[in-house]
Amino acid sequence: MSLDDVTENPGRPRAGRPRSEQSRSAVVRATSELLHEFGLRAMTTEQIAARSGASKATIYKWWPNKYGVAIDAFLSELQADSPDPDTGSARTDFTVWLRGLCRFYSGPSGRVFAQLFGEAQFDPEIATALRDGLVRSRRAALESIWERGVARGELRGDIAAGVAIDLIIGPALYRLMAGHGELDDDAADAIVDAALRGLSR
Amino acid sequence: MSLDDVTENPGRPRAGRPRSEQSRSAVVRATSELLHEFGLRAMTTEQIAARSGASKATIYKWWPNKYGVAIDAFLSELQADSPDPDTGSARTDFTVWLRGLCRFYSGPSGRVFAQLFGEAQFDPEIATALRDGLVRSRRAALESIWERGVARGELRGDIAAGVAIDLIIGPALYRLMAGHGELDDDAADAIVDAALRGLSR
Amino acid sequence: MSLDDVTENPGRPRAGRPRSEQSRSAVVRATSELLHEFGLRAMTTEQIAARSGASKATIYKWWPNKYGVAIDAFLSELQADSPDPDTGSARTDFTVWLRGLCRFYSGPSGRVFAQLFGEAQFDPEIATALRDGLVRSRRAALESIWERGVARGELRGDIAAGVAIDLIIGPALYRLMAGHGELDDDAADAIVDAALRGLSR
Amino acid sequence: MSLDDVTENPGRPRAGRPRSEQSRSAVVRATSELLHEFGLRAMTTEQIAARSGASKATIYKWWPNKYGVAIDAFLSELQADSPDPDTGSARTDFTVWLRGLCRFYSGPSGRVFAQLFGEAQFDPEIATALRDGLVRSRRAALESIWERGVARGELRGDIAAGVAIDLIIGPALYRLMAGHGELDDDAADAIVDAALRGLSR
DNA sequence: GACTAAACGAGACGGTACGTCCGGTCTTCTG
DNA sequence: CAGAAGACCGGACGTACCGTCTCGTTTAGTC
Repeated sequence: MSLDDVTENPGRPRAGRPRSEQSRSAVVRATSELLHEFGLRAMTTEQIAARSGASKATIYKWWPNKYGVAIDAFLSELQADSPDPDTGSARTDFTVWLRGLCRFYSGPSGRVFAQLFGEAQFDPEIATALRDGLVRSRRAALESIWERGVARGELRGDIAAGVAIDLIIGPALYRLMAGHGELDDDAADAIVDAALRGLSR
Repeated sequence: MSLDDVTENPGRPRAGRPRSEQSRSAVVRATSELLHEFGLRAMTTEQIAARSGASKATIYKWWPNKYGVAIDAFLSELQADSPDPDTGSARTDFTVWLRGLCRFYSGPSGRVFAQLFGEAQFDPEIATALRDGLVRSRRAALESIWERGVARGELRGDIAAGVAIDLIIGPALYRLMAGHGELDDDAADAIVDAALRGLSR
Repeated sequence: MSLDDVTENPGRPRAGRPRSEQSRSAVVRATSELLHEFGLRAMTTEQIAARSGASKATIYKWWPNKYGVAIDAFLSELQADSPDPDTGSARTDFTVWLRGLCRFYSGPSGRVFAQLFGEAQFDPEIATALRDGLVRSRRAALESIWERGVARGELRGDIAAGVAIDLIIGPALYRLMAGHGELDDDAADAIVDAALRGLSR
Repeated sequence: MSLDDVTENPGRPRAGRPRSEQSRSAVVRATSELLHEFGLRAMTTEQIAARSGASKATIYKWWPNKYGVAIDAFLSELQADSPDPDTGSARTDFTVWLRGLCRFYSGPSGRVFAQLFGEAQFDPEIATALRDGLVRSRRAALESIWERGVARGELRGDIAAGVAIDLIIGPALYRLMAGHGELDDDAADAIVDAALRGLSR
């Protein structure tokens, strides 16, 4: 969202008062809180302004709307995201990784994530921002696991990486969005096991 | 939503003017159109009222809000839903069924479905209605395929049905919601193939 | 309002079920109560129907709207209205009569009367009904007092009766509507005294 | 209504965008027009918004409802109201003043005034606003006439000023509200004549 | 004793205005 | 000149009441 806007040539500081870093971070922090307290939709721009001490005009100057702020806020929560557990075994890697995802989904941030994903169905910009900021990096992590596994001969080389990744993430996301099943460690293990061994006898 | 309210003992007509079937169906039909024309969020209750000829008061009498109407309208479009393709081969059954789902997802109703699913992330009532009206019946269809396949010895009996079903539907839903991959027949085939054979060598 | 509609030739009873007297009186009684409890505007037709046991359709069949019912209800409260106190002295007659009016105005019915009068400013039918059912009879009573006084030589024959009556009623009504002064016996006495003696030295 | 809120210390301008005078006056002007075109009740808040160019939210921010706006609009029409005709004769003063009132009552503003007075029977806030903004100033004008007349020995000092004023205004208001008599110059003259000379022989 | 005609209770309906809320833009003054 | 304060327009929301309607039921007089 406003991420790329910040990249300026550092040699030539623009005239006038520079953007207040304090204001920016206060907005992001307030939005994080509000996201967890009220949810994405119930949270209003006015609330963000009131809690952060920034004015609405400032918010709209740097972000397109509250969803833009929410994405920034949400992504900034996931600092050390998507660790790549290189254990030497693809099955273990997948299991560790998917357990992490399930814990994330079923934790407090899971609700917020699901709402962002839900909102993305209405707003292409949110969809793009989410894909760029979250989906891509996660798929990249899984792709590393996949390729190492293929290289080691543990996994089938004749299956497209994209499909394999969908087979791991898809079931978990489905459970998150539809809410028809659990999202605990056992669920992660069961999904990885079924995906690796396959459904056929 | 208001589906079950209609079930009454037909022998004893309740006092007062009965609910107008014409009004009800006009509302549902108008909502269907508006859903495809404008989308779930942009569509307004006033538009439904104007196009259907019903009054806002009548709409709010029978549905909690426009989302309630939208669910009724959307489900009424899927009359002969979830056919169960019993071909004798589990692989073929899965393939035929998932191809149908992908066509549905990538067709005009797919957008509406995604938006309803998105909205469900904010409103538990929509989530429940969607689970009851759509998710359950689809999973039931897949469960039939699964059990027949297990009985015939084609599929593994030691995998939980729920996980197996998630492995088929999850990847497709993931692509619909995240928009990172295709949803054509080839995609369906690839998913079924990977899920059945498994990722492990 | 619907008063005159009832006068029919009693010899020929019309076909069909006759109007229910119980329903009529229940509506009028309920309306009386609601007028005092909630006031003319806050009272709704639906409340009248609910409390009286009659249906809205029945009410609208016999009265044009709730204001029509209210007028009937209000007038039916004033059974023995406008007594003509013929004491032999015009001053005493006026005083007794105006004291009665002031008590009426400051009593519970005064509020209802003022609201009917207020509503009449928006609806000519209410204005006509009020003039016919209330204003005229009161002015007639005062006219009797006036004419007896003139005949006895107590009052000026060279002042139009209408103006004289306005001079007695007007100040009291003004106080009721504007609410700037008392409406007790002393007020009535002061008005009559000033009107009879005149403001000039 | 919102009249007194405007009085602020002018030396210290409050923070934020100041209230738009253009918006305020456009609302008041539009309301004036609508009052005369449609009347107090038929006029809607939405019409005011549409004609003035202001939004409903802005109107509701500064006035409690359309009646509040109507009072402001109506009072702003009567800028140089209630002249005090000091002719040297109390009878002439009263006559001139009451003729003015009758012309006002029977003119286009009379209808509006009557409706506001009617509405005041239902809403204490309107009643208060009307008393403060209109009734009081008019009574004050008449009180000046009265006191000058008493001082000159033309009028009786033993009659309370309030009663005397009611005797002049009351009959005219009565005719306006009940609509049973004329409100022209002759009517004004007759009322003043009867009030001054008294009804008694 | 059926038949007819009107009145009735119940309650759904279209219409219209209400007052509220939020989004996104603007205009002022302050640091 | 960035930013806080906050007023502004636009427009959807859900509610309330009005007066009309459509049912099935009840209560008379008529045949």
